[in-house]
Amino acid sequence: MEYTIGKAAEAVGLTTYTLRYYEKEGLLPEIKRDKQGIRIFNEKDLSWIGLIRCLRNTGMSISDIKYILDLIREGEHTLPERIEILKSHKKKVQMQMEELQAHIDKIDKTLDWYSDKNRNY
Amino acid sequence: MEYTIGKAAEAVGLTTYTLRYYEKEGLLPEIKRDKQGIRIFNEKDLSWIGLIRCLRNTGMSISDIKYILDLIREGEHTLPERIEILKSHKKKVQMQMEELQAHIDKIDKTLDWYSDKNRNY
DNA sequence: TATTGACTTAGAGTTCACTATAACCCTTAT
DNA sequence: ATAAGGGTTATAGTGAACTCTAAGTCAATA
Repeated sequence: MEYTIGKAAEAVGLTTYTLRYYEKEGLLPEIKRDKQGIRIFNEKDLSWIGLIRCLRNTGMSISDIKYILDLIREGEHTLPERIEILKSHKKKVQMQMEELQAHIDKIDKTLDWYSDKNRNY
Repeated sequence: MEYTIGKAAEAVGLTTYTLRYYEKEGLLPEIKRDKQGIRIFNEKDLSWIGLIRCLRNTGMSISDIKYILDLIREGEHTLPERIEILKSHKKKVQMQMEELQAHIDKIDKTLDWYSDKNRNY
């Protein structure tokens, strides 16, 4: 399957603005163009963009994602570093989840407090 | 215990800039001042700021937090709405955690892929 | 044939949440 | 007495990540 930028944006849940911005920032690999210069995205591109979304949603910055793509472009010898980056990012996300749980506990406590008589805030 | 803005900032892990910014944005209740106009924070203020930090860290916007304080100022009859807001925020955080877990699964899959021979990105 | 609609570019504008500056005022220690 | 080190204000600047505009091209349809 091939996709123009509009179709690709729809498929991955981003806007065309964002996709062009990502390309400009170096987050995308070379995207094929037709004779009119129109971008043609393929499945592999979409799957990479899917990973970008995943990393962005878990708080990785644009420039860190760009760094991973730079490693990919450098070739196979960067594989261990890429794996390391993803593993450490995963650890970060897991810690983030633990903190969220702590925050939920705090919210629960505030709710308890509200149902008490001695509330203030 | 009483705290100047510097001590308060240190106690809650924010900067003095941020605390003044929060006050300006209406996120803080009336903070007591001494004769020189210097802010004097008390324990109750710090505990409220602690809740602000918790809500911010879980993605609640400044203006939504301001809204909660506005409700508090309106009095006890807004209690049910406040509880509702916190409960629904809690639900949002829990969903956020589920998504994070899904993202971790995706990262794991990418890692598996990397250890395969048929990798690309 | 003309207009619609999706694409192109470069570059400007927006939003959010701070973060910093300038110019000032008090209090305290040297 | 003077300078350091906190505080005050109003206002300007920053950085990240988009988001949009203007001016244009091209292909397909009424």
